[in-house]
Amino acid sequence: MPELPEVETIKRDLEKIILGKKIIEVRVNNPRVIREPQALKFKQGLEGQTVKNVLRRAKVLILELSSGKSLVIHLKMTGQLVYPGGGDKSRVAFKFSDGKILDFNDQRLFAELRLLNDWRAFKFIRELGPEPFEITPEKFKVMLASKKSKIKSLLLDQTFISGIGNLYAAEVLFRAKINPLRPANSLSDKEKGLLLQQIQEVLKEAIKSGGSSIDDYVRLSGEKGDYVRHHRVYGRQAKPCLVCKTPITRTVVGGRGTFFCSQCQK
DNA sequence: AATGGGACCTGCGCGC
DNA sequence: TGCGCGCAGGTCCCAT
Repeated sequence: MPELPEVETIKRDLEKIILGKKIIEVRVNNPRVIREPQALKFKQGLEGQTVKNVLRRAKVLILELSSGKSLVIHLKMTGQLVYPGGGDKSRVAFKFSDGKILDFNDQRLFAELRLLNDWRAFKFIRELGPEPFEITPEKFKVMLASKKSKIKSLLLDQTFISGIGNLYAAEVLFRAKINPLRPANSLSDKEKGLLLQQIQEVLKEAIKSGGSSIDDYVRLSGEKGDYVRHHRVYGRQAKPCLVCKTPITRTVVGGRGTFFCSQCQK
C-alpha cells in the first residue's frame, strides 16, 4: 500500500540511480500491468530513451523521457521497484546502458504502467486534489465546509486531497483526536486546523523514515521503511491505546479496515 | 448527487 | 498435514 511517503521515498531513491541513464532493453514478463499502449509499442517506445526527470504526483511516479513521452507508474497495493534487479518475480524488467536492471514487481497485478505523450493530460492525474503540503489552513476549512461524508472517506478521496491512503488516514485522525466516522462538516475550525497540521507532520515524518513497510512495500534497495515504529493505531486492533490503554477498535468504513481509539477520538 | 458495495488479483495466515 | 476461506487495500464501475 504505497501512499505518498512511500512513493516519495521511491522517487528520491530512483532519481539518484537512473537520472540521465538510457534504457536499452525492456522485458515484459506479464503484459497485464501495462495499461497503455499495447505491450509491444510500450517496449519500443521505451527502448533507447534517456530518463530526463523523475517526478511524483500524489501516489503516482512519473519518469520523463528524452522523447518527450513519460513512463507513468501507479504501484497500487503491491507494486515494487527494485534496483539492482534481475529477480524472478519481475513483471517488467528495465535494463539500462550500464548493464544494471530495474525490476518492476507486482504480486497482485493491480499496478498500472503507462507510456503517455503527456502525463498532465492523463485523466487520473488531472482530477487529483491538491497535494497535502500545498494546502493552507484557510483553504482546508473551505474544502471541508460543504462535505457531509465521513472524514475518513474524504481523506481517502484522491480528488479531494491526494496522496493519503488507508494507513496514514488512520494515523492522522488518531493524532488529531478525531473519530473517523464524523461527518467532515461537523469538525470545528480548531479540529480542521489540527487535522491539517497532523496530515502534514505525519507525512513529513514518514518521508524522513523512508515510509512504512507493511505488506509488500520496500525501498528501491529492498531495504524496509522505518515509519512502522511510529504507528499508533493502524493494525493495532484490540491492543491497548498508547495514550489511554483502551483497546483499539477496528471497524469497516467504505469497505476498508479502520482503526481508532473510541476514548481518545471524539 | 452522494454513497456503498463489488470487482480486479494473489499469497498468507487462520481454523478445522 | 492439508485444505479452504477470509483478508489485505487503491481505484474504477455500477447500482441505488
